[in-house]
Amino acid sequence: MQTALRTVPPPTRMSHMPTPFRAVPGALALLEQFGCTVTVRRDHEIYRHGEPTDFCWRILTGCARTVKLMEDGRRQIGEFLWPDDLLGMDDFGTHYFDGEAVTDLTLRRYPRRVVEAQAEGNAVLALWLRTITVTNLRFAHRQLVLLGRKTALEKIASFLLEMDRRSAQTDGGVVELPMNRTDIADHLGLSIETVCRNLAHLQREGTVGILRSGIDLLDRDALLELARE
Amino acid sequence: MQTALRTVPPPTRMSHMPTPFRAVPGALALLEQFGCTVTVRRDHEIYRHGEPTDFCWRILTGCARTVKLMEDGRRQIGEFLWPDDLLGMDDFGTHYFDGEAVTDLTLRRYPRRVVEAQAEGNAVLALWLRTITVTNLRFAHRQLVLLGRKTALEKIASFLLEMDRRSAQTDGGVVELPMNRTDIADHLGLSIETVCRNLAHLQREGTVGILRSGIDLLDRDALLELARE
DNA sequence: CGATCGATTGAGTAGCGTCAAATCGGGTGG
DNA sequence: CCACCCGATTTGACGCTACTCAATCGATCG
Repeated sequence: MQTALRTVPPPTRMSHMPTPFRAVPGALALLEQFGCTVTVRRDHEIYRHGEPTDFCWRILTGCARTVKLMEDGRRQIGEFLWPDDLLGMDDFGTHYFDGEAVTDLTLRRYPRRVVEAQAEGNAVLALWLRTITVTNLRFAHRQLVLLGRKTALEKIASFLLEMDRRSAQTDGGVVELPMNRTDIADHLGLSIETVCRNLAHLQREGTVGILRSGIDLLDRDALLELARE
Repeated sequence: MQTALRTVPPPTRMSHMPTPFRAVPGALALLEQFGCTVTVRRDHEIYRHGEPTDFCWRILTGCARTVKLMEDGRRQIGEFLWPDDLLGMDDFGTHYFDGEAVTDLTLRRYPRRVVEAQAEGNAVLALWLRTITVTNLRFAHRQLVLLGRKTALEKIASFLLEMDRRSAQTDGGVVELPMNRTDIADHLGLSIETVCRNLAHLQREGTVGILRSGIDLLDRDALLELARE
């Protein structure tokens, strides 16, 4: 299991700290005693849509996605999540999306009952929970504009810049993309071929370099221009 | 002004009550003393993106929209809002969308500072605010699937059912649509012509009737089938 | 080394957008 | 009351973006 986890992309931000006991937002500290650490293998589920919202998770290492699968197989990925992101607080009652592991994951799991109970007596935690939800909502709203009104090329440019911001590992300009092309396509409302073609186009233009390890953002200004935000 | 407001579509749910003093969610009752009633004319702004989030609004009568305008004129409507819906709580700091009046509006406006201050000392209000945000997030997530993966016809069917649910005035099966075709198109990521053509298609099929006052949902089962949800 | 899975490239097409014209409906002024 | 006007809607013709189907390439693994 440990060796499996080591094959995963970059151990990113948390790897240098003894797992759950690091700089947790102050408000979350009092939940720590109720948390337990779990692992989920690549492409396996964290939770399924329709399940009761009994837990939420904080990502320790790895990358996760939220997914909606239509009956005929069409798929929409709501968002990708990185270390320190909170998963499963987007709903009351039952989950709307599925939560899945893009890479092997280590998670810190907390019972929602405890989270909600603590929030009731702790205004800082309560505000922090709403802040997280508002942040997610802002992301969703930006994604609405992207899906509704941007061209394929604009979507790709926006996505690359977004991944650069979120996965924020500054080894030169190379963005590591733990998800595959299908995931990217299903996040941007495109086909996998259109994703490939537009990445190739950006490469021919000299805007990006396509590496095995990720995408090299050679010309961020050009990408910003294309992203139209 | 009053006569202007009377020309607006359906006075919907609130019209039979003396405006702000009606069944306000208990948690909001203690904010009522800080609220003031404002009106906004059709197509005018309530707030602009980038403005500080100094206020939020509860809709008393009329219909509002949240809008993102791209530099070249492309437009995405995030959501439509009806009486009792809360507007302007989606962000901290500055607004992302514009808020605009679809019809002439009466609003109850509250200072955010007061709302936040009250929430800090009142767990019920705090939870209620988060519940509203979570509800908005769920709507946004459904819209992501619609924009990313549904066909034009599926989008139209989904939209009609959604409007039926939200504007919930049960005069037979007729959904009143206060927004114009352009607004619908910009909400669904379509062109106005595609909206028209698909509505016409549904009419030819006998699924809906297109009336001056709105859309008659003749065959809800067919719409549900088409909406794929 | 062959098998397999993801990524890429090519060819052809369909759905939806754009441009343009016609129609409808409501409001206005004579 | 009626003719006209103007904006919103609808319909038609055509084009383009992005999808589908299919083949190839590349990398990893047994």
